[in-house]
Amino acid sequence: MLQIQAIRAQEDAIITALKKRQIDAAPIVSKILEADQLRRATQTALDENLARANKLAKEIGGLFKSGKAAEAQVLKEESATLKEASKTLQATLSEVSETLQDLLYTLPNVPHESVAAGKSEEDNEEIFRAGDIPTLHKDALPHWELAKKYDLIDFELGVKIAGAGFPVYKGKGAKLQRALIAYFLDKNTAAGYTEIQPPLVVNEASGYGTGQLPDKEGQMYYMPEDKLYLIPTAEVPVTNIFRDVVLSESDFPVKYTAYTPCFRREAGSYGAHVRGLNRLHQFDKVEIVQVSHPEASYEALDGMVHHVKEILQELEIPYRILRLCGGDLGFTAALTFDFELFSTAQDRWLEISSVSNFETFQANRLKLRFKDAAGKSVLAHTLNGSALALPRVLAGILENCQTPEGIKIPKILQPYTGFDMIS
RNA sequence: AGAGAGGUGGCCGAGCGGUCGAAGGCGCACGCCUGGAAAGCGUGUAUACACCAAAAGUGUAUCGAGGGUUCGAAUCCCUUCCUCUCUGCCA
Repeated sequence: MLQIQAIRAQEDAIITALKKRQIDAAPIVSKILEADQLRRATQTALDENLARANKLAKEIGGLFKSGKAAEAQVLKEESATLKEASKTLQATLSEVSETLQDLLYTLPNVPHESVAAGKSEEDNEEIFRAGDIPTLHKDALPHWELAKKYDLIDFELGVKIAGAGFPVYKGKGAKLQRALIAYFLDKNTAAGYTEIQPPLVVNEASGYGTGQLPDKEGQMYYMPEDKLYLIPTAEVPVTNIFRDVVLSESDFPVKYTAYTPCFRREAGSYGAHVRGLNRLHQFDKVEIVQVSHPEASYEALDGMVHHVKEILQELEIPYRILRLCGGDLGFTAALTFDFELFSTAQDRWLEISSVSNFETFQANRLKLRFKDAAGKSVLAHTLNGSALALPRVLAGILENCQTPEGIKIPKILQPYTGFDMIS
């Protein structure tokens, strides 16, 4: 959520920047400013009213004490009138505040200056590429065929137990998953991230805190009995650790990492491009989260990008980095770098990590602040990224490392798997 | 799930209809004292919003949350959430 003060002060700059997302924010912004105007006027009127009522109450008390009941009675009547007026003003204030809040929720984050205007993923800018795309033998298979051939993942069994999109990992497939998780966590903690095991469900307040609610309501699994949402990413519980928190400057940088399963309903996405591990309802992910001083957040973002690069280099996977254009940028992000690995057998790029700076957009909803040197409360910046999402990394390894003899496990993972070959 | 107790400032804890944004203590900050420290003494110590060009200042709200009674609520009533103790159930 953008800060109302910022919208007041930089109306034009914000509208201009949001054009990069292919949206015309001008009508919403003017509605916001209108609501803001009304809200402030109403509050001023209400405050004056209440101040008068408070004063009266004190006078009435004094009169009663000194036995002047008749005079008190007169003031009581005025007090009753004030009360009626206050009620009306209070109702207006609540209503306009809610309207304002709802309007603010509809406005996405302002893209960073480096973000290019653009309509869709077509317009994303590739800024880095590394690793050699292997030449596979002629009978090379996509990962879903390999998973079947070596009995690593059973998609049908998952359908029987839960439904489509809930695969069952078996044997070396399960072990490889566990190896990846352990390896990622070890890498992240070695880089200074503190490991967290958060709840896999969150309440409504947490959903709002990171921006999944209200706009992505239908994409999360919900348990109405207990009013809990299954997390779509560890970002939600981990970032919400900092909801309503005031840090001190010495706490920066805050660096957390968490492995969690992630649950996404992903309603409406079917077809060949979601085959196998490409898109699931439940998948594993190791997330990194940072809370940063506003002046250091882009440095922190670079650090996260560098960190993910290092992991991919160690895994010896061909990948590229994209800077998302305005049209493809997530609602809450100011700047996002997507990592994609090349799936040789599918001949396409697969997104495996998304590293973003949210600046104060999440912090504003979360009320995540810190005390600056002058003792003032200032919103912090939040960042997060995947390091990494499992299924597509697994798919990439299976496909890119396949040989006629079997699948060669990347060296870095062998201590974790305990085997160097799946055959 | 049932019975009981309770949720007050950074923390502990008093207040149980007006003078309470809230005693007292701890902590913290600054000052005095000291060769230096401790102790002692003194001063200060919440957040949000509004008014104001801004600072100063003023006003309003906040004693888990929401509603009600009252001229006036931390204090009374209702609803709800959470915590603790006991009982039950359970990995």
